[in-house]
Amino acid sequence: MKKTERQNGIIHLLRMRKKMTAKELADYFDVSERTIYRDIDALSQLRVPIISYEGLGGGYEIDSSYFMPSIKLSEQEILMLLMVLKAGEEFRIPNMAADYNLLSGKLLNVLPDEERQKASQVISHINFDILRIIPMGYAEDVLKPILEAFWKSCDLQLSYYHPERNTTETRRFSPIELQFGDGGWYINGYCHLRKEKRTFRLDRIESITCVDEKNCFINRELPEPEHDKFRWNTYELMLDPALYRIIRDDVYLQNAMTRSIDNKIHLTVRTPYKDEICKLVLCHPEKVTALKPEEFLEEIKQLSVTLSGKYQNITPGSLADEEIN
DNA sequence: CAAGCCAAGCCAAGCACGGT
DNA sequence: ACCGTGCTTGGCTTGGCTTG
Repeated sequence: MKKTERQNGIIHLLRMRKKMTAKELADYFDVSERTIYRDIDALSQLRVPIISYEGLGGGYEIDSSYFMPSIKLSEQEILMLLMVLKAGEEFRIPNMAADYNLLSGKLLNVLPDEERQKASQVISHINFDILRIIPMGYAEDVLKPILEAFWKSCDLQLSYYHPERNTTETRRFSPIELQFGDGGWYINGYCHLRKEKRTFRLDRIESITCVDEKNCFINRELPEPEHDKFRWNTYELMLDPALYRIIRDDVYLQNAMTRSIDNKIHLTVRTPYKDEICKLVLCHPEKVTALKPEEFLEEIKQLSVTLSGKYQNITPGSLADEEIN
């Protein structure tokens, strides 16, 4: 038996049997007591909480709260974990690309050479397509202060780039939720500058630090701002049944209520994805009719007028020529 | 005070490994 | 095959602590 195996065995035995003397351990592992003393010494140096009792009735005990991870993974489990890691990699958690590679490497190293190659091959055949935006890149260690803020319940000070104004603003921010959506990472919370709930894209944060003060503002029940892109709204649509069968699993139609009226599907859905509903209405005018809410109908009408006005007198190629000139 | 136990130092043997 | 080196282990010893 190897030294490391014996030392692990000592930990397991002490966890199972409460107290054992050096002689009992020596007999169990068929080594001398001197070797057991050396093992105990080595484990203590590794901060394993072994308690020794001298004198009659003495022996060794291990702190009952000590936890030793002893996971043996099967091939199938390793493949599952590699798949989960690959999916996780697609989420592009900021600053963690190196950790994915390291973790995948560690998992693959559990397998013998031949199986390691096979596992790599299997994983190369699996693909996830979940990115809808490509983040510009994240500031170094952008995630660390956010997690620290959740941990300490403190605020954040961040410099945020506004692409529409091409400016950078500094704000104080009480984070509520870190969120992955639309292929990118967002942080939701209370903006002390605007005094309302705001959402910031992590890849637009240029610098971020923790404001190390206790009792910062944390309120999960903040009202949504009026202009929020992801404001929840209830939409009513009339749909062609064939189209509905294709799109009914889309995320923005989750929890939709439907009923059949005159060979059409009447759909009521509450969702924050206004853009998706808008796209659906504009892309399938012959198969989708928006019914409610009124302000949404107005937006659709206005969009239609703008579009038809813009493209009325345009022939193929003329718009490109116009833009070049 | 004796018995039982842990702690630690010293020395030697055995073994694996790399270099010649 | 031989040798040197480093690591592991066992045996012996001394000392300290606790308990009955």
